[in-house]
Amino acid sequence: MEMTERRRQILGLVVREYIKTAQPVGSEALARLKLGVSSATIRNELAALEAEGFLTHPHTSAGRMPTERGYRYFVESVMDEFELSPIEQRMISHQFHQVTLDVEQWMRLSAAVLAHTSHTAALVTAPRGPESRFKHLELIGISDKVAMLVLVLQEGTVKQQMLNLSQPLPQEELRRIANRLNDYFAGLNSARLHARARDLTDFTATVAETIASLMEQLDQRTSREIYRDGLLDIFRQPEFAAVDRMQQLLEMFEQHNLLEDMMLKLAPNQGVQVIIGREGGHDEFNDYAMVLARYGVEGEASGIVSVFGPMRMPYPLAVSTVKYVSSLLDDLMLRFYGGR
Amino acid sequence: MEMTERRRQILGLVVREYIKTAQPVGSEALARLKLGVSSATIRNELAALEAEGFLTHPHTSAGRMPTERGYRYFVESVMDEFELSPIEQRMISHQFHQVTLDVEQWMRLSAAVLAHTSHTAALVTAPRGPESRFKHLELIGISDKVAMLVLVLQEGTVKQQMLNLSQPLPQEELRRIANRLNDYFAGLNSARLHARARDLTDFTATVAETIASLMEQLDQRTSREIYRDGLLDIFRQPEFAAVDRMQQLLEMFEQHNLLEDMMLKLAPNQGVQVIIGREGGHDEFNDYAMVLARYGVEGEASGIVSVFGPMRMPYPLAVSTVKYVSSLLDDLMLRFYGGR
DNA sequence: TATTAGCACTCTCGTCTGTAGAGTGCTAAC
DNA sequence: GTTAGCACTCTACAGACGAGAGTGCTAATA
Repeated sequence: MEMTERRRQILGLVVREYIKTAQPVGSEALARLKLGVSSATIRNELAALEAEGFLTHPHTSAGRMPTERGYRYFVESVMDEFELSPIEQRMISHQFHQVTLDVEQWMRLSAAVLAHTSHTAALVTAPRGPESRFKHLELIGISDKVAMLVLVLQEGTVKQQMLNLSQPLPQEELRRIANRLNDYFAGLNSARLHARARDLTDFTATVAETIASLMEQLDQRTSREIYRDGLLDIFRQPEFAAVDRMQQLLEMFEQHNLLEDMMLKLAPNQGVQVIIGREGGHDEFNDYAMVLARYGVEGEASGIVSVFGPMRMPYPLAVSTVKYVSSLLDDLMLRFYGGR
Repeated sequence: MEMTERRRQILGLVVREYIKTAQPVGSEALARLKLGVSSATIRNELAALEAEGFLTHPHTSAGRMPTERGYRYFVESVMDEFELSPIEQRMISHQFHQVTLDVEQWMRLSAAVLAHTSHTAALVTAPRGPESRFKHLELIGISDKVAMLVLVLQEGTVKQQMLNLSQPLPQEELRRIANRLNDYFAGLNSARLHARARDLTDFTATVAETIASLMEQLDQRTSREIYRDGLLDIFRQPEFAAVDRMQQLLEMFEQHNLLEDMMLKLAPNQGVQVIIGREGGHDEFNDYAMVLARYGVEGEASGIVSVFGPMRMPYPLAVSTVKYVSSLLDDLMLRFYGGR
C-alpha cells in the first residue's frame, strides 16, 4: 500500500480522536472533522489502513482504533514535534527553582510535574553513577552500646545504619576512628574498599564491612528507589473500568520488576524513547506504553525520567513533557555536580 | 433482649462464617455447623439478634451478616483472646533478629510481617519523640559552590540537604563551623534553636536556619512517613469486586490524611485498639476497620503499628498479630534507645 | 479513475421477561 | 421451648428483542 498524504492525515485523526475519547471512531465522525471528502471515501481509506495493520475493528459495526503498529507510525511519522507552551515551561521551571537543593525533592517534584502535565503516571529514578564511591563517613554515639554510622557517597547519596558496640566508646574516640577511615577509604569503590578492609581489626573492621555491604547494596540495581506519582489518575482512565485490568496494573506497580526492566533497557543518550505495547518484549506490557529519557551526565551520574500509561496515551504531550523535564534535570545536575 | 449464651454462640458463628466466606449465612448452614437445634430455632434467635441490631439482611431471601454493632460485640465479648502459635511467634521474632539495626528496616519488616500474617494491609509509622531535638550536624564539601548538610536528631532520624556556598570554603573550614554549631545547638528543639540562631551571621546563619526549618518540617505531623504493605492482598477481597469501591479505597490510600487521622486519634498506652466502621468518626470509613497499637516509650520515642481492611476482617488474627509485633518493637526500642 | 449515495448486513448494548433457587417468617403441632 | 411445613419474597441468571451504530459492497457520477 502506498502511504499517501491523505492516509497519513486520516491515521493521525483516528489516533488523536481515539486518544481523546477512548471510543472507536467511525467514518462519519471523521468526515465531520476533516471536510472535503465523504464518509464513503474515508471508509475506503480506513479499509486500506486496516489491511496494512495500522488500525483494527473490535467488531463489525464498530469504528476503527489504532493498533500497536498504528501508534508507532503515528509517533514516528505523523505526530508533529509538539512543544510545551512557553507559559507552561516557565511554570514548571519556576517550581524547580523554588524547591530546596535536595535530590529527593527534585525527584518528587519531577514525578509530580510529569504526572500532572501529561496526565499519566510518572516514574523517576534518582541519579546514580556506574558504581558508588566512598566520600565521607561519620560515627555518632547514640547510647552506650549503640553508635550510628552515617555514610555519604560521591554521588550525594546518604545512608545511615546503627551499629552495636561491644564496649562503650566515647564520642572523641568515635571521631578519631571516623577520621582515620575517611582518609583510608577516600574515593574507593566497594570492591577496593572491601579489599582494604582486610587489614583492619575489631571495631574498625566491623565499620568497614558495614560500609562495604551498604555500598554493594546500593550498586545492585534492584535497590534503586523509584519515585512515582499520578497512579490514581491512570486508574480513572476508561481502560480500567474492568476490575481485572485494574488488578493487573496494580500488580505491575507493586512488584515493579517489569517496569524497572523497561527502564534498564533504555539506551544511553538516545534522547526521548517511546515503548509501545509488546515492543518492550513483555507480554504483560501488551496494551501499555511508556515514554522515557535519561538525564544527567553519562558515566558520572545519571537517572531516568519516564511516564507510563495505557497504550492510548497522549504521545505528543508525554514526549514533550518528558523531554523538557529531563533537560531541566540536566541543568540542575550540571550545576551541582558538574564542577566537582 | 436477653443475651443468652446460645445467642452469643450463634452471633460468633455468623461473624466467623461471614469473615471466612464473605457470603450472608443462612439458618440452614448454621444448623449444620452447630448441631443440637434445628434451623427453625436458629431462625428465631437470628430474628432476635437482628432486632437488637447485631445482624442484618441485605434482602428478604438472603442470610444474615454482621452489622458494625455486631462486629463490636464480637470483638469485645465473644472472640477468645487468640494467641499466635509459638511457631509463628518464633518465625516472626527470628526475622526481626536477622535484620540489621536500622529503623527503616524494622519498619519495613513490621509492615511486611503484619500484612502477611494477618492477610490485610499494614500501616506503620516510625518512632518519633514529641518534638525533634538537635543531636549532631556535619558539613561535607561536594563541589566548590555546594556543600551537603547532614543533620542527625536525638531520636535517630537523619536528614540531608544541599547548600549553596556564596564563596568556596575548604573542608577544614566546614568542619570547624560544624564543630562550633554542634556545641552551640546541642539538645535544642527547633524553637530554641531558631532563637539562638539570631546571634549568628553569614554562612553559619544560613546553616542554622536550614537546620531549624528541617526540624520544623519533621515536627509537622503530616511529614511522617508511613510504611505500608499488603495493599494488593486487600484488593483481592470480594468487597472490591466493583470498580468504584476499588477506586474509593485507592483514594483513601493515596491521600492518606484519613488513615493518618485515625492513627493520630489513637489513645496512648491503651494496648490494642479496634476501630470498626463509622466509630472512627468518618463517613468514608464506613465499612472499613482498623486495628492499632502504639509501641515504644511514651514521651521518648513512640510509633504506631496497625492493620487496615474491610469491616469483614479476621479480628482475632489481626489483634493478636498487632499485639505481638508491637511488643517486639517495644523490646527493640528499649534495647537501643533505652540506655540513653 | 476517484468519489459518492444508497442499502443490506452485522454486531453491541440496554431493557424486559421468566424461572430456578435460596432463605425467611409464620402457623400449628409436638 | 422447639420443630416441621409451607407460602412468600427477592436475587441472579439466561434468553429474547429492538434500537443504534458502522461497515462493506454495488452502482451511479464527475
